Amino acid sequence: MATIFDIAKKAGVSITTVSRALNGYSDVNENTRQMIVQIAEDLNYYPNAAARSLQGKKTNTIAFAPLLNDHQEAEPFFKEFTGVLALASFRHDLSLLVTLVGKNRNLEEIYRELAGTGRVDGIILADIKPQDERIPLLQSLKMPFVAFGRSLDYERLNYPFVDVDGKAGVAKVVAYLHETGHRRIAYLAEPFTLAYARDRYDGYRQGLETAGLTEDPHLLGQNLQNEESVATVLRPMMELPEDKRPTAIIAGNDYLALHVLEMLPKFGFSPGKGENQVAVTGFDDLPFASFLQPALTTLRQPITSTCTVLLDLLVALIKNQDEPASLLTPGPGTTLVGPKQVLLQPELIVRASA
Amino acid sequence: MATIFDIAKKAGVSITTVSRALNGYSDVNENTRQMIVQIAEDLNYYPNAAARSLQGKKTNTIAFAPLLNDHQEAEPFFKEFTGVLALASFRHDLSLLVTLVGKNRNLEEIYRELAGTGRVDGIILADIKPQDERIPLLQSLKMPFVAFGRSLDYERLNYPFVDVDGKAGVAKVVAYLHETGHRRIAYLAEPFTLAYARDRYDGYRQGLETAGLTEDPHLLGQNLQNEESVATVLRPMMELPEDKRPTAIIAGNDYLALHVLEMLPKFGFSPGKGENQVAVTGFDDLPFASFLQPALTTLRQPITSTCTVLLDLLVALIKNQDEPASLLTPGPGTTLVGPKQVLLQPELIVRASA
DNA sequence: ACAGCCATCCGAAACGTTTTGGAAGAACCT
DNA sequence: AGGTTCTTCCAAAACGTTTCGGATGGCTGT
Repeated sequence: MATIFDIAKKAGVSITTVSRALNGYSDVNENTRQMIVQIAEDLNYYPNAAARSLQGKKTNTIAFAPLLNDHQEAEPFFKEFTGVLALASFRHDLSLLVTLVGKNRNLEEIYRELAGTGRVDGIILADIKPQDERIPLLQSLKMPFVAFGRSLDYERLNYPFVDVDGKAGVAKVVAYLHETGHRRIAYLAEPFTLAYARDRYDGYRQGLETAGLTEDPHLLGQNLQNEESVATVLRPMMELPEDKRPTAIIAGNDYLALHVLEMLPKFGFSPGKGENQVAVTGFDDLPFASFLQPALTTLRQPITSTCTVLLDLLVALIKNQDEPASLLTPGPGTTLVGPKQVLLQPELIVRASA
Repeated sequence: MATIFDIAKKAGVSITTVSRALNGYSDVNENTRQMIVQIAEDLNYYPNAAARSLQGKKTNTIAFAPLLNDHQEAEPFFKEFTGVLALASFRHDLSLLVTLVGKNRNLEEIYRELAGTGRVDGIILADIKPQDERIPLLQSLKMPFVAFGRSLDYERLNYPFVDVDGKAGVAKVVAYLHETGHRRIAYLAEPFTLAYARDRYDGYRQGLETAGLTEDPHLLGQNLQNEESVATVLRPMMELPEDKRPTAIIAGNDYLALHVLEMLPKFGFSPGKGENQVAVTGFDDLPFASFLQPALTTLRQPITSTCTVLLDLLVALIKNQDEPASLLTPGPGTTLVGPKQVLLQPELIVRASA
């Protein structure tokens, strides 16, 4: 690999001049610059990233560090999100370092390392927990970061985040179901170790309250992660006497909803919005949602705008800028909760399942 | 951030000793080592990655650099693949640098930079073209890489790759359709600028030949990428007189198949394997495939094993090892085309659509 | 008492950049 | 002529590691 010395030698100047020429400083003669640029091109020179970042320069790389679940697996939503995030990073001319975080090492250690080794300019956190130790950690390390999701103490800690308003979303779903005549609405919740799971559940409770319905503990499934857990929760629910049995089931995400759709027939029910059918809804609107049978009514996560805003925030933070462009004029469905705290509204997509 | 100097000062030893202690060299006293390790822990020390890689050490990072399509978008398959690859990298304790490659910069330049800046130990190539300039380029740069897919001249260039045998796969589909009575089988091909598109098409032709059928140019759709292009190709095909019209359509991938399923009714046909229905098949078996209506018959890409083998190959290459573990005993459906060239068989998943 | 060996440690160089703080010379002014 | 101001360049330091080639001192065996 060609180094800056090779160029300097060939050009007959010092490495200082080469560096300054290539980095667009004004104290180098235009002819000299052109010669140097030409030589650099001929030699296929690219500045060594390590040497450069050792000098305190930016790495033009950001990390995306989502948590793996208990089974050391990535959530299906993660794939979708990562893909879009990669594209958004590409548009910002940034590389994306995907570092999955599993149970193999201490959580704190991983983030300390990510911040301490200087491989990235900033970090995108995901899978925020209600009390997330990573947030004060990164704050104390002075490492630029943006969270996708928010912890309970987001006002006090005052860190930048983008979140999708699960509470308002699910409340909207409850209202919709109530309007369409449902009175016994069940909720299938993800593990409350994740902030968004609580948030969505809060929306369920708020929706019930607004609709004048009371919460029935029999209609709540908790800590749901996979097909198996849905099965254990769904059976007793559907075996309730007719006047206690849910007529609608809100699932915390599309995958849980999928399992419900597949399982309902086993318990003698069919999913859908007709008479004697059980309404089912999801959350995310993953690509398969519209193809399910019946097509899934769900809340669409605005993944693209989420990623755009996340990156705008992070880039501004890295550059020490005040306000990222995308926040100067917040679009529809965008609320600024705090100075750099953004809440996006999910969109209710009504299909055949509810 | 704590540096090696801070530790040396606190421990009262030289930085050499700290470095050697932390890196497990034997020429440091056990007591000294323990003290140093303790101090490093107290100070939350992590060796600076830039300084380390400047010294010629590994970065423990590999790049995944897939191409964007003409519209600067990522293929849907990419998201699925990236997710699995990230997980596989995690298992190897590697970080994954996702660098999308679009039309914004010279292709060669991007790869030269990736190799020249020393940010990664190896590269995983995807979207291999029939003659792919990136392969000789990386070879000449002596940068370890593995390709997902293979170019036409893979024997001559003799580079390591993992590919899914699209030819054998599609041929299998043709055979299956022939067995179930189909005689006029159409094929919808992706742009031949991608190696796998040709490969799959070759499988179609081979399948026809084996079945004793002749290829009909009216039953071939070329250069298909999106819904629109499928529409323009499908109409004339379905408007052929009954004795020329295809009774089965093989799509080059699941998304093309999805469009066909959605469009067939517009032309007065229904997809499926019944009488008077048009059979439709895909390729990939993306998560939505089984939920389509009718469920899609398709060839399942073994994404997980592909990623496993890709990484095993790459890691072995980086470490200069001879044979990666996963190749010592090739599993079923795994063929060694060359020393480090692996061909995996896709699995025919028969569902309702064909 | 001396050579040889082992265990333990360290100074200094090297990796490839960027940046600081000037220096040399030309040009301009008075 | 002498001073000031540009323009153009550069030497050297700094970034934080790893590694090479010893150095030191204690122990062993004769």
